[in-house]
Amino acid sequence: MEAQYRPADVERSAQQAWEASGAHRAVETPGKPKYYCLSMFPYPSGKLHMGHVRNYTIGDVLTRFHRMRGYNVLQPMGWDAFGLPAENAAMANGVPPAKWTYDNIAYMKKQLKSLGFALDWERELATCRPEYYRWNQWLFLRMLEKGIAYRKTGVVNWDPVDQTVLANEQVIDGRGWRTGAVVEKREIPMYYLRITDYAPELLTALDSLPGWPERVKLMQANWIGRSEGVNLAFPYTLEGESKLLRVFTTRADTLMGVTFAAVAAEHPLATFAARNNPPLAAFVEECKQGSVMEADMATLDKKGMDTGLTVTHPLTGAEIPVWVGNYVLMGYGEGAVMGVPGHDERDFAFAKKYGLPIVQVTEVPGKPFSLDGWQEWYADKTSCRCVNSGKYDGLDYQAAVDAIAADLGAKGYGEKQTTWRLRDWGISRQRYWGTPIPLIHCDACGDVPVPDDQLPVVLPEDCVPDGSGNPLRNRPDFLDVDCPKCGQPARRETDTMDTFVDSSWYYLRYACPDNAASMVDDRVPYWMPVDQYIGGIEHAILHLLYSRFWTKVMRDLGLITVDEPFANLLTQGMVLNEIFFRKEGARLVYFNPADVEIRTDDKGARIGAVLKRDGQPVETSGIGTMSKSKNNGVDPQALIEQYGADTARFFMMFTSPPEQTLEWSDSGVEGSYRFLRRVWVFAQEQSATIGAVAGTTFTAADATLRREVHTVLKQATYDMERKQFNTVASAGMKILNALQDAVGTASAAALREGTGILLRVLYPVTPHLTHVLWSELGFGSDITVAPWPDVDAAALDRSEIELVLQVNGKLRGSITVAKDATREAIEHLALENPNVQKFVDGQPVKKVVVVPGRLVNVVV
RNA sequence: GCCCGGGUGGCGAAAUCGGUAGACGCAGCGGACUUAAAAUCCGCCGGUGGGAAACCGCCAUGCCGGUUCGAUUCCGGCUCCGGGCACCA
Repeated sequence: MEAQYRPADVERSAQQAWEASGAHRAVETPGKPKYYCLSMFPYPSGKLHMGHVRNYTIGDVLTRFHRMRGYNVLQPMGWDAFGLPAENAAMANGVPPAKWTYDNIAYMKKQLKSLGFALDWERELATCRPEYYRWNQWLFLRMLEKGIAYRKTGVVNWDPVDQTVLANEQVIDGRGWRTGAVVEKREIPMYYLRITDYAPELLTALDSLPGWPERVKLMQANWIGRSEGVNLAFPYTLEGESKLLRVFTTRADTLMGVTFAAVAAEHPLATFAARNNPPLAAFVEECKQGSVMEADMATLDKKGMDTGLTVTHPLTGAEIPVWVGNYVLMGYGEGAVMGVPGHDERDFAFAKKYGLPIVQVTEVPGKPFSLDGWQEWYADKTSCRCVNSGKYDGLDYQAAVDAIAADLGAKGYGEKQTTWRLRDWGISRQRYWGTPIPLIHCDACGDVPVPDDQLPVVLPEDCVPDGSGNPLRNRPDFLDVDCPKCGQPARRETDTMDTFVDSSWYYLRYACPDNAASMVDDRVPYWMPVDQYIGGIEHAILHLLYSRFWTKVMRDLGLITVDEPFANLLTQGMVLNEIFFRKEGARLVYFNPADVEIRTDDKGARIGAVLKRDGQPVETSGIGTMSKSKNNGVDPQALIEQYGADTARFFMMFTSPPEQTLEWSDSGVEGSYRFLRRVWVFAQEQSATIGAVAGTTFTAADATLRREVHTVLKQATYDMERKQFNTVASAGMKILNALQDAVGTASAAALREGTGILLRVLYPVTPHLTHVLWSELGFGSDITVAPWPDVDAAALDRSEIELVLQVNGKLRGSITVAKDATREAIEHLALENPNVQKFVDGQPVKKVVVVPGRLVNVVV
């Protein structure tokens, strides 16, 4: 036995034992309850960051806890290996994305192993392998056959200098990241998946997910965005032809207040009007500049220009001017909106800016309407009544919508409609490092799907992107192919798939990663659904929604039977660290917190911070997510090397509950290390006493220790079940404190019992340390198969309890009573209490509230 | 701009159903051990007023208001911070 705690030795020994016994292999065992514990797979960016350590420690704690509880647990790991950073690295270093990616995977796998996660590495997968992505291609072709995948144009960010499509991330303040050129919107052909067909189910099925956080379900519901309204038409005549300008509105009750219509810059009406109107043509061009990001669109200055054209109001017959608005998007509905400046905040501002009429058509009693400024209630639809609306005057929101929809319907100018905010999923990317879209372009036959027997379409792994577009375009060996239909020379599609495709079904493939003949097999129904999914809150919408959609498509294709992929979801908070900087001229220079020393006053309150190197002050701009740009990252590798994996894991679990953000603290890490060392030293010092004891005969002197240990165990069990691991970690500290206090008074049997509980409570968090101590103290040969300890209810029993005394809700003392004392006896004791009497001060007692087991409140 | 979440001591946090606010830890202060340092151990540790002390009072969970015998917890409004916004993953 080592007297000193040496994490490196302990962890090597434990990991070798697990490796040798195959402790983490998951084998389908019908009849045994299964638990599929999945953490979001990492993007192989180079090395693990603290967010990974946190994510995978949470998963590992759940995995090991459920094994203790008798579940057959699967915890797999893989690599979300396609993506933009590999291309950026290629541009920077000239290394092919494939090599960069595979090197990163090898390094990060080593790191994951050093953290001791109970992963079944035999199921490892990487999405950049043809064995994996061939099934992306295969399923895409099935979707194409079913009409779920289809082709249409989409808008992308276009860098006019580099002549390439930019990702949103590559657009900074409306300009290309490398060229600085103003980005343009450009329409190109793309492939889309009809996720909108699944919108109703994606929305209603949220109710079947009690294990998901409410806030995530709420975000998804808002994202899907069901809204009921009226699709209505403004008729107009263009070059002698009768046409309809269609708009959707949720406020048909305000139709009588329409004073203009606005169309997107790309709308045919705008194009027509701009033909002989150079200023308008210039404005339309201006609208096409800037990024396609919604946040940019929503915050940009609302601008418009009159087209000079008019449409006819469908009910009043009035002429309504048509404007081009930079805030109207062609992709939503039909690219046109009706303007009701009296009751829509955006329209109000637009009308004020351009001098358009503003008409009040609803009112809320007692609230004056004024054109001076926007008031929240103008848009109210809960207590409003129509005014200035002719026959609709006096109707409330719903009655007005019904009546107006009916009148529009009678004229053929509209009907009620349910619409969704959700848009179809565009999966085409004009990039190299992704799954090739399995299509062939033939001059004679058009877009021809690659036949199944020619899958996978293998991505060449030796390309090096240079920023000038997709390098596949310069690869004749990839491009040139015979048309599968007519046999004539044709061209392969060079677009690849969105990497969200890869991550939309990887959790299914872990069940059968070795199956070369089919995408899924009968091992999938054994493991699915995922019982616990763990990942960053930043994935609350897109990845999770796409995965749900993909699952439903595969179900409808008869490939799987589950409706939802993830039964329970835990969204972990981000890992933050302080940001230190100095202004050097115009730019900010950031310093890593490890190089900064905090100055405090004699109460420990911070008074400043200096750079260790030169002793000069640095400024802080608060805390933020660990990032390269802010130089506030902490490398997990250094942490593991200095303190060991168990300390890293313990610190991560102890410092914050899983769903909250976690703030880095060097001294917090040292505190965690100190605690684990105390556990080790305690076990060594006591091993002679408790290592050999058999039996569970306790003495009267053991009652205090046993009550404390079992009370804490009960709480820790509850906390483990609700995944509040920070208090599980502190439970370990409390048990150790109790054990140390009891040395000398409690019997060896009680100390042994408490130590066994301590090791098993800590095991899911710090498996290495507890694995070694468990066998050294003779509890058993292998803690990985030990059960979670049971609470001994008898140890919790008390004959007397303490009740808090309050007068008017303020704490005024306490009394000790027998645990089965009657209400009358308690009231009597409380009223007799001198301190209570002092504060009652002779006033008449109005009532006495007795909360059993807790308190007595005397109200005067 | 829109959607979602959060704010409790010097710091990370705890408080399970509305019932003793601050468990556990970090930092700090005081002490023991030591030639010394490190490590370890013991004690104190929200603010404020009174008191020599024991102790007693008042204030305090971002801000303002409400419900309640009683609010960190429930409701309304505000404010600041964080996440997402469809081509970062």
